[in-house]
Amino acid sequence: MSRATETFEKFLSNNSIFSNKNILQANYTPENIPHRDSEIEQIAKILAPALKLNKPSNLFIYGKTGTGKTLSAIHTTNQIQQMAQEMQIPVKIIYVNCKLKKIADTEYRLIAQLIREFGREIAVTGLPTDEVYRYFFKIIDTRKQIIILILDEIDQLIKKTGDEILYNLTRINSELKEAQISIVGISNDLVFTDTIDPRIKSSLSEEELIFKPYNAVQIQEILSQRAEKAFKENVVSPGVIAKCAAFAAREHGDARRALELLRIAGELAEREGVERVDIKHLDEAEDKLEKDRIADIVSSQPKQFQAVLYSVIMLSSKNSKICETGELYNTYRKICANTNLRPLTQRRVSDVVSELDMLGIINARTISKGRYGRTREVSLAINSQSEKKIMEIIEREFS
DNA sequence: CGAGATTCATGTGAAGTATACCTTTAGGCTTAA
DNA sequence: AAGCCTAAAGGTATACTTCACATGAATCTCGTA
Repeated sequence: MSRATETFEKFLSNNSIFSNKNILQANYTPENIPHRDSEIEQIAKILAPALKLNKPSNLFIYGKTGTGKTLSAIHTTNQIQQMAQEMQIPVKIIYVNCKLKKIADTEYRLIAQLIREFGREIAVTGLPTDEVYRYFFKIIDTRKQIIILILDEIDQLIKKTGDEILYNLTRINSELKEAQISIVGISNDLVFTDTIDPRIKSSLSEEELIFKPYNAVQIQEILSQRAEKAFKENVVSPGVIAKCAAFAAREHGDARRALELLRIAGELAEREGVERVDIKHLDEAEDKLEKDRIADIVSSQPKQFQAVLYSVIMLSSKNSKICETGELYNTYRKICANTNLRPLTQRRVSDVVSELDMLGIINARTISKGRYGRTREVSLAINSQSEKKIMEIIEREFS
């Protein structure tokens, strides 16, 4: 029997250590969310008027990643949707992640995406933005209804395109005759509203909610609760959950990360063919998680971005981890020449560097070297393992 | 010696361009009465 | 004459380029102690 068939056999024989792996998946919404009772209650209170066909206040939710913001918002709105359905009240919930490249990362694309959420098609470009708004109004204003619009990671969108979008969104309601829209903005950045127009801010965040990070004990509870359902009995070694929680607590209480860590540890154990998830798997998982996260980001970037990133890697491995924009651009030109890529101008590359910085793949800070001009010091924000993975991805992309 | 001017290499804002896609409109062709 | 197709005209969004000016500390300059 070949190696491959052996693997398949094992896979098919279904002696998986998971009983339901979905429970550990990032997009899974559990029925109860521990330690977020008061937050959920508040969200529910704020959004409850929807069930009487009144427009709920706009809501802004702040908190670091993995503190259950998105989860709580989706959970609560799901319940509202369900009740509304039973009571025959027209409430529509829309969830959009504003970070997604090419989907909702500009004003036009955001509104276009909203239209698609209503099952209509709309051109990806070419229409005036006003026209897209008008079309959106037309669709939703056909009947009396409450729309709850959840804009996840809205800070990313605002940082990139300015706060005009928010202004337009807030004035939507005055243009609607039948329908009403409430906006639930979710932001990882606690201070980003400092940069937006105060008038817009006040109308947008009629209500505010801050999610505090989980502490180690809470994360541990969350983990064991989910692990119990996700894994078969006696699969997870004692101590694994505790260590997993400790990892996460170290990272400002990021529960999503902890869950993912546990899932990957499980997958690794399973792939290895062992019956138990051990600490060892957890350590490997931490590695893999970081690698996967970055691999995801990198492979979703356009070629030009990858080429710039590749230059950064090449330079930082040669020099002492830090490179300057001048030599970075030269290296980039060389790579373009070698790969038949049309080189962008330095101006554009400068922006690309900024965007990669925003993505957290590289660090770039502008410094002045006095007499010798000014530049940006660019360094990789990732470990050498991920670095190799990135190289692989990019090299594959260019072959 | 120290205050101010100079300088460098690049950051950064604004405006312009290319591309891809949109709607509208006018003209030409077909068709049915 | 009405209907339909096509192509041109005129519009927008987005990614990128071009142009021009801004930045900011090391270095230079020059007056002064």
